[in-house]
Amino acid sequence: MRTFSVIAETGQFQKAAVDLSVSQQAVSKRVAALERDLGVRLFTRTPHGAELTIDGQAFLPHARELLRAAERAAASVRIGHRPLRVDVISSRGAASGLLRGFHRAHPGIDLDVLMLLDIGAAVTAIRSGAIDASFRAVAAPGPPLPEDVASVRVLDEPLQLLTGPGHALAGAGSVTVAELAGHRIWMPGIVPGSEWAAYYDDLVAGFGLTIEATGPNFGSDALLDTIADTPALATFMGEHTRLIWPAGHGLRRVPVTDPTPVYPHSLLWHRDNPHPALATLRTYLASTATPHDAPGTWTPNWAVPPERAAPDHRGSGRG
Amino acid sequence: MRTFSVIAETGQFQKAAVDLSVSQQAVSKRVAALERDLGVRLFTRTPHGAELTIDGQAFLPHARELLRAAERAAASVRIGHRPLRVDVISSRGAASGLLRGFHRAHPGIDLDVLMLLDIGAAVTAIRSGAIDASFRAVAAPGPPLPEDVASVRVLDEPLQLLTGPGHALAGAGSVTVAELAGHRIWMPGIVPGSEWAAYYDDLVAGFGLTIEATGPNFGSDALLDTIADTPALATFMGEHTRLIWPAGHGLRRVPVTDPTPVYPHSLLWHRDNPHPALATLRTYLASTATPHDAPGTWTPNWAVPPERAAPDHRGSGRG
DNA sequence: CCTAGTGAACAACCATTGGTTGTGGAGAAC
DNA sequence: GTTCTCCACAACCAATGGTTGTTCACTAGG
Repeated sequence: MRTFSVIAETGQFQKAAVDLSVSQQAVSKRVAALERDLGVRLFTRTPHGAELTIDGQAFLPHARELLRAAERAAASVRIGHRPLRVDVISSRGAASGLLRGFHRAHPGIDLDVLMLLDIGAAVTAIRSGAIDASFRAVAAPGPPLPEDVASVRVLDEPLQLLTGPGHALAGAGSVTVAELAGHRIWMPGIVPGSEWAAYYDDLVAGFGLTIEATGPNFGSDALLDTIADTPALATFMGEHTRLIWPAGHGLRRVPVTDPTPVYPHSLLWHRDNPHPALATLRTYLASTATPHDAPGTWTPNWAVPPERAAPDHRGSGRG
Repeated sequence: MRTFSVIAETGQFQKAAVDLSVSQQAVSKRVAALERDLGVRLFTRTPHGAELTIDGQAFLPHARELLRAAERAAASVRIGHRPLRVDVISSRGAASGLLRGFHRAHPGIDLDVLMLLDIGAAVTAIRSGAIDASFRAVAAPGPPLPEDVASVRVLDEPLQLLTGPGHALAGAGSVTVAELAGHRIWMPGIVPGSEWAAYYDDLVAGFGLTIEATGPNFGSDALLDTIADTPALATFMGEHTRLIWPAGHGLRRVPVTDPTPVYPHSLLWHRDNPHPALATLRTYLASTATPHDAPGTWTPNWAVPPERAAPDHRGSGRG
């Protein structure tokens, strides 16, 4: 693959051979083997060198992608400066936005972003060293964090109501939580038992709302389509959630007030984790911190207070 | 890589060896070699089999991605049923939306989507067989299409004005083209000489608009940020263009009327191309066809009339 | 038309890789 | 303790992938 790619760049077997520090004959044999395996001709041999065939042109981007994937794979376990492994709830959520900002501020730091099931899985992964950090709401529904895992609130994200154009509240500049009682709020795809589910359980219990988590989760696109087309349905969405926005849906984001439910994103990490990029990430997040528990906002009572980096007692088991 | 992946699935060297039809010792040697190359331990050997180490867990998704990339690479040149190679203007444009719909309707058909420079490159690629089809506006700025390339209008996409919340026209339910004169419209990233650029040149000339294509193109995100923050700036955007929509920007899409500029997307292909999926794509697009040249709309005068599949004369060279 | 030069392919050869079989060792189950 | 399971190591061998030497096809120049 690398040989193929280099030939495509240089246009000659010869030059590719010197680039790769092998003989021209070796390059020729490699290409012949690749063409035999694929069953197609990749280059047309000319007196001036080699040109890509049609199939070669189609194959080239795939070959490059393969090489990049191999590079990433090797980098993921490279000792010394392996990428920082960070868990987020969703690829479009606020945590991803924070990571994007961090990446812009520190382009040299490689990130390995993954999505675990819930905070329990995240804590286990942090303690085992499988991941370096996680963006989660602590500490429901499980026990308090173990002592060797630290956490800090990094972002309080107000929730908004997402409605279609035909919804009764679509025209409102904002709505109060009380006004939401009786409206159908639909949130498919919530993982039962996750801290995310616990958050909405508390919200429902505290304000008498109706949240339907039923039905299969066909992904963000299908959710938005349904919300847009169904006047009786709305959904909650973090203020920083990035949507793929096709025009014509007429989707509206309506701020919620009195109080404003905010989702408490915390960064979790292992106290003994020596990864240098972890310290950089914590410093960065401290610089982007938002006010916590601002007046007029609501968070579950299990949310870790902002000023405490970790609880001072061990948990005794899952509740 | 495949061996590593299979072991991770089965949890045992033995079973992986059976799956791969090699001896257990061969599997052991492969893993040892991979671990030696990477410099890390990937499995902890237990009496019951093998478990992934922390590094192994991090490496696994990359390994799977590498295998998928290899599969796609091989498929891209597979004779018999290689993927249909289709060129689009942008990964977020209307053509991509059409292809997504096609993929939903025919999940079994593999697509290879790529983005060429302009219609000239697309036509060359079609004639050489490098690609099977292209979504473009024909036939500016070059010559008419050669006889062996066919085309059909598949979508007339109305343009909308995209503004920030502070823009003078942000609150308007719609604007007329005449009202746009004097407003600064910013479209960075237009490739000079492309049919896309020719379209806007004609639009500017026809209605006395001011379109600035200056400045570096830092991508869609940066464009949206600037539009949102700059009351004096707006941009054109196809009605079907999908944006990544971060809340809080307050971006508005304002329909343009009197006339509505529509972008004429055509499908281009080679008359002699025998790829079966090409016929399927054409049939699908015919079923999703939109009305052409509807009253009150505007297209450049060089746009190929909807009813003609291809011009009846050859071009004489680039103008 | 002949000659010289360039670039890829073929042939012969050889070190290394990657497979095989046979065997050994460590932990769990009985 | 015995036995079973599962992985690692050793010895061996075919095949891969590299090398050098040479040939072939085409172009350019006189």
